[in-house]
Amino acid sequence: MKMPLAKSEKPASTRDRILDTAEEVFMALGYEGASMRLITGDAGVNLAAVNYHFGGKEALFHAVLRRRLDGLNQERLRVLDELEIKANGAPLKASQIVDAFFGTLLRMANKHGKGGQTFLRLIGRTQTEPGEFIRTVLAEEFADVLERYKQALFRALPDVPKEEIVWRFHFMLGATSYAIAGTDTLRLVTDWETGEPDNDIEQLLPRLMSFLLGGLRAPLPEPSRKTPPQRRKKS
Amino acid sequence: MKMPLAKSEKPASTRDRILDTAEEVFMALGYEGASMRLITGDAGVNLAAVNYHFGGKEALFHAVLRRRLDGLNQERLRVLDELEIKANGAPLKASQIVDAFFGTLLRMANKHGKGGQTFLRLIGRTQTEPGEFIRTVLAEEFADVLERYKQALFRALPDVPKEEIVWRFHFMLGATSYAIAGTDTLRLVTDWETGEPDNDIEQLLPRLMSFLLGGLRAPLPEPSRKTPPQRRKKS
DNA sequence: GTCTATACCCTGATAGAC
DNA sequence: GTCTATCAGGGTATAGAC
Repeated sequence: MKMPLAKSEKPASTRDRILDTAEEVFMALGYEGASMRLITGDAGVNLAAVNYHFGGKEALFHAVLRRRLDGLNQERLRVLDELEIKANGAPLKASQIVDAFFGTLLRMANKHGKGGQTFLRLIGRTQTEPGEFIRTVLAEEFADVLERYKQALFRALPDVPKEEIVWRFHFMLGATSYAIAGTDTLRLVTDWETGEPDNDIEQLLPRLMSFLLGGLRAPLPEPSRKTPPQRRKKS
Repeated sequence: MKMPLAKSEKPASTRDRILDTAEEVFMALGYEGASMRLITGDAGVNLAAVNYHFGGKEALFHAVLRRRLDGLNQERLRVLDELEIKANGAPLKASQIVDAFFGTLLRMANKHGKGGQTFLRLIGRTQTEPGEFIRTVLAEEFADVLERYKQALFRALPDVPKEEIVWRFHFMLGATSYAIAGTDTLRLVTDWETGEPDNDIEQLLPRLMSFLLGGLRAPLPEPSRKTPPQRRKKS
């Protein structure tokens, strides 16, 4: 018979202990900054256990991410459902959709305090770094949500070609993930000495929103002629 | 007396041989995919040479990046100069500035063929992965160029607060670097079966441009009230 | 100064005993 | 399921040859 005591202690199953500790350590040190010996040491389990339960370091990282993203995506679907029910069959406004997708992300991250912020950096990182296998996994993880939101955007913006919306969705993901990952990198582009240290989600969200919406509803690009006749610049 | 034969052979100085080979290997395998033993082996130099000449793997990576970015940034400054001379004191159009900055990046990458494309992925990666020291270096590298372009944007968009322009510049960097890094990741957001494999810069550039300009010129966000009264959802 | 050989310590992974 | 022992591979530091 299993004992409860689930609250503040963590004598959970080995697998869960690894998962919890890994999340903390990954957040603090990044992917390759976090060694398996450190994780297993902190978790109080054997080094080989993580390989047994997850199959490797990458798989462990994926498991950590998955657990978090599941919650995020469920929330995103829930919010979208709610909006569509309220709209009663009418198309949503693009601003509602964008806020439901990206706003939910930022707000959820903000809830968990500093942990959420660093978690977002992990997500942002996912796009470029790990062995490009994790992107595939994340793609599956996101597939349903993306499809729902794409359809909602199609209805919200009937004048914008679907193909263009897909591209712009991609750009929005980029702007957001970059803004998230570099909450400190922002110093790169700013040099004001006012130094407000609280550039929080509170600051970021409304600015990001108007930018994303502006891009999403921008005038269409010219048809883009293929292989324009290019002249050699040299000589 | 040094022999010429500079053309197709590479008996250059040890330092240059390392640099050239490192660039190739980094492009092909990514940062941690490329081992120092592989690089030095390919270059035909001793393992310790890279440590002697550069100080470590990260420093080598930085040197590789720097060499490329120097060219890029010089070109960006040149194009901006040219535009401002032509404008003869009048403010530039935002579209000109954005194209001079981001268009130059994409076009330069496209020139070098596949090498340029993979090189861009390295740049994109820089934002998130390496020990967050490289961002500082890149910030210095970019500081002059960013300042020039910021000033140009301030003049081009007198109605948008400078602070807002800085934020939006940041968002534009994000959208671009993401779009670049994930020329293949794009599959994440698309599922059309048409499968045109030539989603080249030719395809990307005009779409990205209109998105960026739309975001840059978007209506301003509401003043953003601080700490809005939040009600507990769970009753 | 430049280059080489080598040793050091850490990483992720695995085989096999319990 | 869990542990110990061990492995190949990584980046780095140094002593010493030119």
